[in-house]
Amino acid sequence: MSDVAASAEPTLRTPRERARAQTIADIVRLGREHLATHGAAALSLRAVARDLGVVSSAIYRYVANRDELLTLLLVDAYNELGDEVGAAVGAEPEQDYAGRFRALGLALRTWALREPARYGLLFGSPVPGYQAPAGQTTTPGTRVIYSLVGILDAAYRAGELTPPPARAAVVPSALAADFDAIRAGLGLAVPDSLLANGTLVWTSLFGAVSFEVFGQYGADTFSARDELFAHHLAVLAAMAGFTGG
Amino acid sequence: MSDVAASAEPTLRTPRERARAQTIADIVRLGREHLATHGAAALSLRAVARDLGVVSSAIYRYVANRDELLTLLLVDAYNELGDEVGAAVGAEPEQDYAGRFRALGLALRTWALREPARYGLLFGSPVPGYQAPAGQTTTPGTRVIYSLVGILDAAYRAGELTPPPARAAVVPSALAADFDAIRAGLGLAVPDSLLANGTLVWTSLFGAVSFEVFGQYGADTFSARDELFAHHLAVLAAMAGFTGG
DNA sequence: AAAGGTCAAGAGCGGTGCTCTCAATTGTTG
DNA sequence: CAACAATTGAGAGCACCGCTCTTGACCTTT
Repeated sequence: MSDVAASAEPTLRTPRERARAQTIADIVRLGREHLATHGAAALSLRAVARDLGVVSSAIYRYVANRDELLTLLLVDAYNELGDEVGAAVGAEPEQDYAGRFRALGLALRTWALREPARYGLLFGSPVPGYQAPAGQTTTPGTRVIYSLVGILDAAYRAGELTPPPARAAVVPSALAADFDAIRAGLGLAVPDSLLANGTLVWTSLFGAVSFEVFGQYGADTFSARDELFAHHLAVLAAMAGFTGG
Repeated sequence: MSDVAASAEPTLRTPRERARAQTIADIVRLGREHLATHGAAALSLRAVARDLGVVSSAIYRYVANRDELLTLLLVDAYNELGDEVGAAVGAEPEQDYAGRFRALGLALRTWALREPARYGLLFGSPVPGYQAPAGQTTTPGTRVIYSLVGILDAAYRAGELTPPPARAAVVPSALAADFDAIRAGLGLAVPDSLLANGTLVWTSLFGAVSFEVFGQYGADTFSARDELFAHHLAVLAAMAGFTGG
């Protein structure tokens, strides 16, 4: 283990430590560029070393291997996405829950379309042979879903989330146990039926975005993609149970 | 261009042509195995050649390059998925539209969980530097969505598809133009609001499946995944407008 | 100034996609 | 049936990849 995500960044003292941190930052920046232009599977340490102006073996002084660079880029991307989604959600009035949900969805889509390769790294097919180290990636990787869950819970507590009709609210007991654990773990008040719908809203959001980013719609099928996504967001907001908006 | 998806397979005459077709079939089979175990990005022509018991350069007698093998595997996977979905849909009574929709969703999920790497090739992040040749992939690649559209249209014509409430049915004119083109191109009767919801159902289906296949749910978050997906299918059926079932 | 830590460079291993040449095999045809 | 020609497999080779190891130079600290 090297100093990935150094614990609380203790204000690097020696010039050597500062130079080293700067070099690692440069490597991440170059890696991000390669990722954007050539995709995750084509990410090459040798190419990054070339761009850094250094012989290929020297890169291993700063990054243990390709997987560790991938992890750095994963955390980097999760955090940028989390920052942008957080800022977009925070820009909406605290009580406008539907508005916050809409902002979350739009920010996610905007980031994904701007950074398709990085979005693919986070939410596309897993990189073969690479297993993300949970210790470093779960915290940044859960920021968006925690934000969504926070909006849902706040809306429910404010009485602005109406459960779906009874016939669609049946949650089998095995699934209810999962929701119990989630509620307990995150301190939520949202009932099963709304949690179940919220889960579908979550996955559907990423399904809609992935279709666009990964080019699953044909090239000519939809020209009004902004409107299409806005419509989807509205339907998903209704599915989540938002009343106003 | 080599003879990928030979036009209507004119019953290969000469023994040479038959031997050649057999070798290509073996290559696809071996490629499928490598894909399943190591993923698309790690697919290696040299490794396939080794398994075929032949020196690496000989593989180029049958497959122009790595991309062409990828295309063969893409078509192969699309067709297997299309076959299984088609069989599952066909096993339901023709008038049980909701049942057919459910069968489609379950067949899709079953295939995806059984063949995660091939699912990732079709619906995950695009392979960097590879562009699927539309001429060979669009027909097999549209079988599932055509099946879904067919179910929706038949249900609508039978009066068993109820449009969403008016407030959720607003479709902006730019988007309506896209739906007009789709309706004309496929000879559909389904109105805008149902087509819009159907599009979301389509992407949501793949969103839910992708989350499972790509491990986006945490390892411990959901233990009752069958029930979760069944619930999602029920909610999506309601969103699509199915009345019975 | 000496000692220790840190660094870039280079050679090297086995892997990859792909090209080219050459010899052998094989099917077809006179 | 034999000669021809198309097809095929083997091998060498190029440039790239991840990664390891050794060497010599540099810089910081004592």
